[in-house]
Amino acid sequence: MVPEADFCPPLPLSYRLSPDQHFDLDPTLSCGQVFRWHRANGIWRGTIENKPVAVRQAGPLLTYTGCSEASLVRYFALDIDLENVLLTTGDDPYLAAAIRRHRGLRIVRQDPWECLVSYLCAQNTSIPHIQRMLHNLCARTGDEIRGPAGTAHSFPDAGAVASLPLEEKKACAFGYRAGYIHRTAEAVTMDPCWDERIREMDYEDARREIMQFPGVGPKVADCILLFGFEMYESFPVDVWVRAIVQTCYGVGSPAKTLTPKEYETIRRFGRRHFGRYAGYAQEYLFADRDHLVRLKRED
DNA sequence: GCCCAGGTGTGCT
DNA sequence: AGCACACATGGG
Repeated sequence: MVPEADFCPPLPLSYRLSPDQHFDLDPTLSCGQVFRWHRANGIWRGTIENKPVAVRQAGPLLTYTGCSEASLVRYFALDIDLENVLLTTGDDPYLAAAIRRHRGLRIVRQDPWECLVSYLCAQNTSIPHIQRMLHNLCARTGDEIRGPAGTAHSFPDAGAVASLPLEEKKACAFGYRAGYIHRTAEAVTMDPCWDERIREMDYEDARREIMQFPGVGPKVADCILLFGFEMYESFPVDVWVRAIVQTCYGVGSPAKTLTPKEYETIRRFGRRHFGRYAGYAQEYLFADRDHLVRLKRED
């Protein structure tokens, strides 16, 4: 994707994590919360605030290029006291194991529009497919952006997505989601300050509001509020989280399709059981899904 | 070929 | 209100 960058340019800027500032790039960028970062030769490449960025981690030392320190700290939420956040989620053996295996995972601060489109893509498919769709969209429609970290594609704004011909959308492999993406892009073009309005609302109101976009149901809404709006009480329920909650906590039925009523049951359980940072707990459980569903098979 | 994936919208009881 | 089903695409 960024071929001329493969020769490993030096990363001149550095940021040293303090001893109690737990952070690990690998689980953070590979856990499936964000879809446009890639690692090669130990260097993660992606974009922050519409600029190409490269980051590498060696223990407490982050070296990077392409953005300011303030942008780095903000994007990776290094200002959040992760230790205290995780303390509020209670002492739960399954969550504790997940935290141990994915130590340093932080929920990054995504751009709301990119997050909205990303999770429209994310319904009923796999993470590799989501990555492919978003790469295709940006390669076709995004601007080429350059900087010290090399070149990349920007994420296209709503107007650019709305005006992308249906033929080109099909070529992005959106499948049936193309219509949702098109109509949502049109709605956002008409209402460019949607994100500022959402930011003013409490979680439940924001959720109702954001579900007005076509293709945004409970799960997609919860992901957008968690990853794009820092609403950490949000507890998205996908097939994995549903299975984990069913197996580990005995909440919900093992029925085939996840009904709205059961979604509500599991979402409420998440908030009640894990507290105001339930979304953080959810993300660790999701990251640890391979291990946690193995428990189920061994029953 | 089959089943499933960070689900949602629609239509039928 | 609740349930079943279609929906594009790709990986196992």
